[in-house]
Amino acid sequence: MLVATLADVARRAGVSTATVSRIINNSPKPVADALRERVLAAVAELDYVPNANAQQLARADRTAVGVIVHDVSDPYFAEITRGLQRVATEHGRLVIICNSYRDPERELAYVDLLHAHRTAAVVLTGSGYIDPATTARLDHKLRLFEATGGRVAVIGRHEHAGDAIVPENEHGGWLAGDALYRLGHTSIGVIAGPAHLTTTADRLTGLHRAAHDHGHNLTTRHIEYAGFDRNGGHAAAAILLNRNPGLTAIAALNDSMAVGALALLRERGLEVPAQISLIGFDDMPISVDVTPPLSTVRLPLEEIGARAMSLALREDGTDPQVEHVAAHLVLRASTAPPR
Amino acid sequence: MLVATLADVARRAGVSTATVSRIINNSPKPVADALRERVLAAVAELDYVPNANAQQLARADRTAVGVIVHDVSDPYFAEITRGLQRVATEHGRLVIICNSYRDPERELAYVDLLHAHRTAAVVLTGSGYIDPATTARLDHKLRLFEATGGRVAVIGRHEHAGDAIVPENEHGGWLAGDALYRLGHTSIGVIAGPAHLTTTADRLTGLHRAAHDHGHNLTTRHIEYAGFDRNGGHAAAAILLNRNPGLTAIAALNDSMAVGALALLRERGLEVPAQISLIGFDDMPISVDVTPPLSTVRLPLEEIGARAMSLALREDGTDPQVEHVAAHLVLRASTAPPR
DNA sequence: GCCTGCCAGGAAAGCGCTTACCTAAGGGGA
DNA sequence: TCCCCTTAGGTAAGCGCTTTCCTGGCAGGC
Repeated sequence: MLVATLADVARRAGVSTATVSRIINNSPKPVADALRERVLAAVAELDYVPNANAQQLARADRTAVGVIVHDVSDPYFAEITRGLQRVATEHGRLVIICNSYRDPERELAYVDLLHAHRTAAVVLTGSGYIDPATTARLDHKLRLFEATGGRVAVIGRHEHAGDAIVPENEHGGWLAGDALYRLGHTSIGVIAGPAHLTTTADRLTGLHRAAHDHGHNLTTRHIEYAGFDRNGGHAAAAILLNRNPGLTAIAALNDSMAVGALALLRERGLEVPAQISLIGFDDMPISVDVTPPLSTVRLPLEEIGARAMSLALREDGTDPQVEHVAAHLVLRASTAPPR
Repeated sequence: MLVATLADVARRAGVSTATVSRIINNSPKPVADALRERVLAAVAELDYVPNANAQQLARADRTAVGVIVHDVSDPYFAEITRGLQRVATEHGRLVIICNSYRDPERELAYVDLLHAHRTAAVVLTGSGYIDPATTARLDHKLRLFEATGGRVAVIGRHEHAGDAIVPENEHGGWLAGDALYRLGHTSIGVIAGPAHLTTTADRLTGLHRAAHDHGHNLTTRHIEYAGFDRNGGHAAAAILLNRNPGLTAIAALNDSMAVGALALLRERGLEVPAQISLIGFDDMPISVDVTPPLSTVRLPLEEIGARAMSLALREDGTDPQVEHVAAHLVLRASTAPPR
């Protein structure tokens, strides 16, 4: 039960703790080879593992990086997280992943927690909340964290602390809408994400703009809000279909929901895209494996994660940076002109 | 840049650090309300956030839990991780997720790192390595960690430290094989995972046993090893098909590979299951969304994660426990008798 | 009115490290 | 030969907390 400490190692090797510390951290200070070996032997014999908390405290340096995501098991975040991790690992950083499960309070609590642990940076991924009070509190906490020497990077959010990676959600929404209108669709249903998320709002804005550009109008009866997952898409598609008999196309604000919608369409015996077109968003891996493969708006998720981490980890003290990431239309087989 | 410390708060409130500490941790020791308010006000004014490293050091308690997975962005681990996280959160624990990317050295390094951070527990998920040297080193490190008061839980591995959740991989393999033979298939190709992983070996053993039980034999020409992902399955299916013209069924050792195989089969114009049957493993979410929906062997991934975390977090000092998790056959539309 | 007992609050000793500073010994130059 | 400089290694002062133990003041009992 008892853990070997630096002092134990020093005692065993017959040297001072300073020497042991220097050897372990191979500090530039030269140490006689004989001593070094004695110490290393003692370390091995005692199975000594330094106490990282004590090290952090004494050194006052920041090593780990905290990442707050809505839910790692969601493929969207899984992709981003992979990019995040890759770059962090390249920099030799440990990543602490925290799932907020889209709960603003939990998100706030995690920021405090990462702050308390004096992580080098916190990366906040995924949609923010439209509620201004929450945003303000979060902003405040982030600034505080920065003020104490931590770095902040946000992905696809409207908070204005630290670096930011901003995917072109609005333009992406426009791309999806434009593609559909261009094909000749006029009655389009939209499966939106949760109404209180900025990502939902941004993508929807793009869709509205596309409608307007084509001389159409997206009314509330053509929009259904749902959870950003398969089940949400499934349920919303059913509602949309019941409410709008003439629907010839559905735009889902992410691919998971599109997959859910696709399942419902199949259940209803509707041919995609012959009878109804479907377009997703994000270009998640699954979109090529469903039948038909999904047309979608591609966001380079892994790259977004990687860039965010690069920003968060850069050493130069330059000002906060904002990088935009372009969305691209990916046409596959789920869209076609209405018949 | 300067962080407020306990001492700053104490000074500002005109009390000792002891009092502040007691108030902040609301220790049982009673404190006059007036003082408490003064201190809380000072905390708010200074935006004080306790230094978690110092707290850990002083308290010598263990709070966070470390989780080592192969890759969180892999749906298999994403599911498990979700269960892990859920339970950890219920216990108010912070989870540190580490991706080993199937590199034994990295895995070893992470165990050290979590040990160094004095996490309350480390949970090791996913297949272990067949190489005995690696296993022994890992075993040693885990035991060491336990000896210093940490808990260990492993999921689906053969290391023998701490608690263990063992999914019935072998029986699952048998179920898949048995189902196929029972349908009348005799020439079955197997898409296996990486050869050095125990999970691959275990599932394969079950398949061999099923073959044997039905009076057949699985030869090396019917087995192709690949990466546990979609691309691996795609490539392996091609090889298998070329090598065995008479193949009437393919068993993939996980669903991701099965999805890859399905894509290849479609490319080759082979109807599933009319011309060739396909069965997966794990029952990942995607398996219901491909066409045809995949027959597979279900492992309750989220539950496995949850149970592992429960074991790792239990307070009673009981002996290490081993819990087995049953695999179940899920027949969907990708399997049928050979024609 | 004095002594005892209780209680709120403070002083200080760590927790396990790192590191600035100091010491002692050895080597080289004059 | 003597002195000074270099250098390997040690001493000890923190890092920011927690917690044990102690103190001083007050109320109550005799």
